[in-house]
Amino acid sequence: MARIAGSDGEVTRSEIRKVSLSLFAQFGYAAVSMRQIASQVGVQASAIYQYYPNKQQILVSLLQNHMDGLLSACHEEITAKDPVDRLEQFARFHIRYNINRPDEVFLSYMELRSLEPEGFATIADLRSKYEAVLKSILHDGIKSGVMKIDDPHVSAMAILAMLTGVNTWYRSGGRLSQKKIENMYASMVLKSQGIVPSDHDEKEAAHV
Amino acid sequence: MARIAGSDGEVTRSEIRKVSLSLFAQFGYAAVSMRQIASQVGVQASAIYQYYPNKQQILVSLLQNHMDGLLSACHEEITAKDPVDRLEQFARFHIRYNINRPDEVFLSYMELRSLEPEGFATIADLRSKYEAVLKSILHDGIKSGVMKIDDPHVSAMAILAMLTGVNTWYRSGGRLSQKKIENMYASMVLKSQGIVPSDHDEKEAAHV
DNA sequence: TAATTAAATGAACGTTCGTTAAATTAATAG
DNA sequence: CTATTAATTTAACGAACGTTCATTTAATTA
Repeated sequence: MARIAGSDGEVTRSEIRKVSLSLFAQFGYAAVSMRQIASQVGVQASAIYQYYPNKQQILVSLLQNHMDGLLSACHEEITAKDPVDRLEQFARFHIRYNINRPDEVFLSYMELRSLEPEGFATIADLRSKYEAVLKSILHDGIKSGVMKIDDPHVSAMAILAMLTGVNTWYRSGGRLSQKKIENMYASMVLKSQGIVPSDHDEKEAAHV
Repeated sequence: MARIAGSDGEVTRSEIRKVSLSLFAQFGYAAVSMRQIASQVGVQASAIYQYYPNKQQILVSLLQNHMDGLLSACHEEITAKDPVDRLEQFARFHIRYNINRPDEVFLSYMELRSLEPEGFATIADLRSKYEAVLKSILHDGIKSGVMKIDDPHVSAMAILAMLTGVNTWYRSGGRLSQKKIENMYASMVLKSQGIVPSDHDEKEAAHV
C-alpha cells in the first residue's frame, strides 16, 4: 500500500498538529514518540516527515502559532484608553483567551525547555512582547497615580502567574461559568494593584 | 574494576537525588536517561539500581520528600490566630520556602503527569492538604468579615498561582532581595482578597 | 586472617527511538 | 491515455533506552 484513496495533505498536516499538541501537553514533548503521533493520526511515522522536517519543528511551529495568535488577539481586543480599564481588559482577555486553549498554554509554559536555542529565542521574544503589553499598562497606571505598585515588573509577573494559573484547575462544564471566573480574576487583579473597584466605578458613573 | 576505594552508599544515594532533581527540572523526567544521571554522579547506570528500584521511584521519592517538607514547615511557621495575619504568614512562608527550592517546585508542578497512578495519588493528596491550609484561612477571613471573597476555591488557586509564579522569574543575586519580594507579594495577596493594608495595621497598632 | 557484606563494574537483554530511502499507489495535468 | 505530482507505505539504520545479572573489589565483622 502507498497513497490512500481520499488522502489530503492539508487534512493530514492539521491532524498532525492537533494530535501533537494534545500528546505533548499530556505527556510532555520528550515522552511522545513520532510513532505515537503517527498512530493517532492514522498514518505511519515516516509520513510525518512529508510535513515537518523533524520532531522539534512540530513543537516550534505549535508554540509559534500560539504566541502569534495571542499577541494579535490581544492587540485587537485591548482598546480602552484609561489604564484601569485597560488592566481590566487585559485580565479578562488573558483569561478568556487561555481558558479555552489549555494545551497550547501548558506547552508554552512547560516546553520552552525542550526547545533548541534558535526556537527558544524566537518564542521567548514573543512572550516578552506580550509581557511588555501588560507592563506598559502598569506604567501608565503608576504615572497617573491610580495604581499603587511597588515594582511594575514584579506586579506584571504576579498578575500573569495568577491569570495563567486558571488553567491548572478549570475544566469546562464545571461549577463556574467562564464569565464568572473572568469577573473574579479581573476583580482580584485590580485590587492586587491597589485599585479599589468602587472608586473607579463611581468615577465612571460620574462621567455618565 | 568494581567497588571503588572510599565509596560510601549514603554519599552516592544523596548524589543521585541531587543530580536527578537538577536534571529532571532542567530537561524533564522523560528526557533524562539513567545513564545521564549516572554519568553526572560519576558512576555506571547499573549502580543506581542499588538505591532505587527504577527510574520512576527516583521521581516519586523526590516529590514525596518535597511535599512532606513543605507541609511540616508550613504547620510550624504559620502560627498566628488572626485570619489576616495568618494569610500574610502563609504568603510569606510560601515565597520564602519555594524561592530557594526552584527545582523541587518546578518538578512538583510539572511532572505530576509523569507519575504512574499510585505515585500520583500520593502526591496529589499531599498537595491538596497544603491547599486546604490556605482555604481554611480564607474561610475564617470570610466568616469574620475581614476578607471580601467571591469564591474561596478560586481565591486559593489564584493566590497559589501568583505566589508560586515567583520561581519563573526570580534568580538569586538579582535586583531584588528575597525580603523585598516577600513584602511585595504579601501585600498583593492581601489586597487581592479585599484587605486594605492600612486598616489592619491601624487596628494592630491600636492594640499596642 | 577468613568470611561476609557493601558498592560498584561491564556486558548484555530486548525494545524503542528519530530518521532516511526506495517503492507504491492515487490524483491531477497535458 | 500518459506523464507527473502528491501522499503514503514498508523496510531498515544506528543509537539510545531501562533494566538485569554475574562478577569484582573494598570495607567490615568474626
